[in-house]
Formats: sequence, structure tokens, C-alpha cells
Amino acid sequence: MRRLSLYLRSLEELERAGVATVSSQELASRGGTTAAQVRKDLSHFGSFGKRGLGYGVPHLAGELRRILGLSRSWRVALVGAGRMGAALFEYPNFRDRGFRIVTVLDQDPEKVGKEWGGIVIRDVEGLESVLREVRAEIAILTVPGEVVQEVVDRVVDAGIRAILNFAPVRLRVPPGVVVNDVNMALELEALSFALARGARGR
Amino acid sequence: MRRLSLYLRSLEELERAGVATVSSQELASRGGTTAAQVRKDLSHFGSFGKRGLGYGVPHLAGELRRILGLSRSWRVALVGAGRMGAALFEYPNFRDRGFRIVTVLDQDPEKVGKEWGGIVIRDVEGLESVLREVRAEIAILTVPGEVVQEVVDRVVDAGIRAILNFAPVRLRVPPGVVVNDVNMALELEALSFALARGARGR
DNA sequence: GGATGTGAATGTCTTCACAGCT
DNA sequence: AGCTGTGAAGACATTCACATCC
Repeated sequence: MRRLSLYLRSLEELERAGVATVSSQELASRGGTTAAQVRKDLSHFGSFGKRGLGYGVPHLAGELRRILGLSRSWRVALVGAGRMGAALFEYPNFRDRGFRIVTVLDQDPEKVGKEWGGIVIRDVEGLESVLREVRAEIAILTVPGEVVQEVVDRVVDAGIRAILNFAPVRLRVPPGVVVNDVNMALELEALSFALARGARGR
Repeated sequence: MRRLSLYLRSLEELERAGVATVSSQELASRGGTTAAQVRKDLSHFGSFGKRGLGYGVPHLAGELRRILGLSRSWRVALVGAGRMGAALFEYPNFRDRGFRIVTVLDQDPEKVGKEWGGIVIRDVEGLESVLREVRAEIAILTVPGEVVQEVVDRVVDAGIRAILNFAPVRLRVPPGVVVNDVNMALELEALSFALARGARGR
């Protein structure tokens, strides 16, 4: 299902290029997979293509947006206004995909009150009320690992049910709350592993 | 094999706490998996435990570092000195794990020549010679998607065999070069998918 | 007794191959 | 003829269960 996102990206390119129809073969080569895989993936959610023809580009794009929940926009809270928070705040792909950062919070009194592109950084002290006030649905956490579990407990209390976590810590959340981890050190380690393996065996 | 990284993290905590020995059960609960899984994972690379006792914490940590290629340090080049590049440059977990950023490059003349923590930002113009000069082994790319393929071709020319890519673009590289993608928009979309799914079915 | 290491069983994901529309 | 949708086969990963050793 993360392949669906990749297919959608390809479809949007094709849409911009004005292409009307696309085959599973074409989507596969763009997405780095096989034609059979594309068809299986899509058929799991419905029957979107026409035999002998392929998939209608705008139609399939629409279906994928619906499936992925991207046909609407989401209200996102960013907790942690450090360097990583700043980078994510400016990340253009978020806004383009309907993820709107509606509030930024930090613990540092130096940062609280400052403005980022029209949004005032608020004190993490009042996290629960702020998150309710702005009706945030998703939280992005770029806070230090030592405090992230505490922040998680509080955003969950505030009604958040989806969390994108950048701290290299395993979070505990109640059932019904989804967590997604981005662990960049781990990604580098995967490269280190591949290089070390390549130098030794094979 | 990315579970190995998680085990190593747990082991380092235990090491700091002065724990001498650990069971697969304990490692499993910390890593969010099962005891059988831990044993299978480890046994794939060797026989590191003692029956009836468990695994020696320092010994297993050492073995994992060796397997993951973390018993040495790696020379990393950072291409793209934007906000994301700045965030990664300061990311403490990289240095702690032996990933040393030895050079930073950017295309913007405004940035070239500036210093980041003692490292002078260099012009991407001379990328090949700079990367050879500093003997970089891994490249982290935080450049715009429109130019990333060109940069990839050049870092590969310069002898780089491992790339961490932050652009939401599928890279083409010759065999023998490893690429790892970090796609943050995609991570948010996974949350959107889960929320949309939760609201509909189940 | 207690915990590992590992074949066997189970489950999940991917690929194959082809019937069935257009 | 061309390309989808899908059961069947195959590959891969996880879990079970137990013999083996400390």
C-alpha cells in the first residue's frame, strides 16, 4: 500500500503530460515493480481498468486519492521547532498533498511567540488545548527521544490518532492510534550494512 | 536486517545500564517482536548466545556492530545545504553511529564558502574532485527532485557506492550502487490511509 | 531448569499464466 | 490483438515446538 503512493505520483506526472490512459506495464516500470504486481495491488481495492485498453489516468488517480485519503486535506500539528521541524515545515510536498500544518509547538521559551510563515509558535505547555482548538488530526513529532513518550501521551489525550515520529524510540500508544517512524540513522545503517556485506562476501 | 539495528539500540541501552546478559524474550519485547524472531534473526549470522543463559550484552553488541558495518566510521558527503541538509548535518545520531559528514556541497553561490561547524560549504560544480579529495564513501542527497538524477550520476562517477536519497524520485543507478530512499510525504500518506480506512471500514 | 538454535508448519507476499473483456 | 483481473504456484518470512546444551 505504500506502492499505491508511488503509482499515484506517476499518475500525476502522466496527468500533467496529458496522457489519457496507461498500462500496468508502464506503471510498473515507473514504480520499480512488475506489471502483475501493479494489477494485484489495484485489484485489491476494485476494478479500475479496461481490458485491452489499460487504466484511465485521471480516473485511477482519483480512485487512488480516495483510497489513500488524499481527496481531502488534513490538519497537522508540528511538535518540536528545532532544525528538523523547520525543514519539515517548509517541505513543499506536504502542502501539495493536502497536509496543512496548522500549528507549531515548542518547549523553548526563546522560540515560543516567534512566527514561521504566519504561524505563531506556541508553548508545548498548553498542548492539549491548542491541539483541540486547531482541530489537529495528525501530529508530527520532532522532539528529543527523552521526552517523546510524554509528548505522545499528551497528543493522544488531545484526540490525535495518527503520529509521525522522528525520535529513534519505540512509542507505546493505545489501540486505535497509528504510529509511523522515520529513523534516519537506521537508513544510513542499512547502507553501511550493504557496503560492509559487499566488501566481505559476494 | 533492519531489526538488527533495533536490537543494537536496545543492547546499547542495556550496556549503559551495566546489564551483562539478556534473553531473546527481553530483546523481543524491547524491539517490538517475538523471541523466536530474535533468535532466527541472530542465528542467521552465527551462534552468539549460550543455552540456558542468554546473550552476553557486550559481545552481542560487538557482533551486531561488525555485521552492520558499524565497527568502523564512514566518510559521508552531504549534497544540498538547504533546510533539510542543515537538519541532517546537526543530527546527533549520525555522528554517534560513526557516520562523519566530511564535506557539504551546494549549488547556491550565496551558500558556497560559508562554514557549518568548521566545514566549508563547497560548490557542487567541483563535486567529483571534492568527493575524491575527501574520500567520501556515502552520499546523502537533499537536493530538489528536478536535479537529483544528475547529481546521482556525478556522485557515482566520483566513486560513491551508497546513497541516501531524500528526493521523492526513483533513482537509476548502475549495479553495485545501493540506494536508500527517505520519502517523508509517503510516510504521512500512510497515516492518511490508516485514518481514512479507520473511518470507513473496520 | 532455562534459554538457545533450528527443522517443520504456517502464513504472507510475489510471480506466473491464462481466461475473459474491449 | 491487447491488456486486465485472478486463481494457482512459487518464494519468502514468521511462528511453533522441541531437541540440545549450559
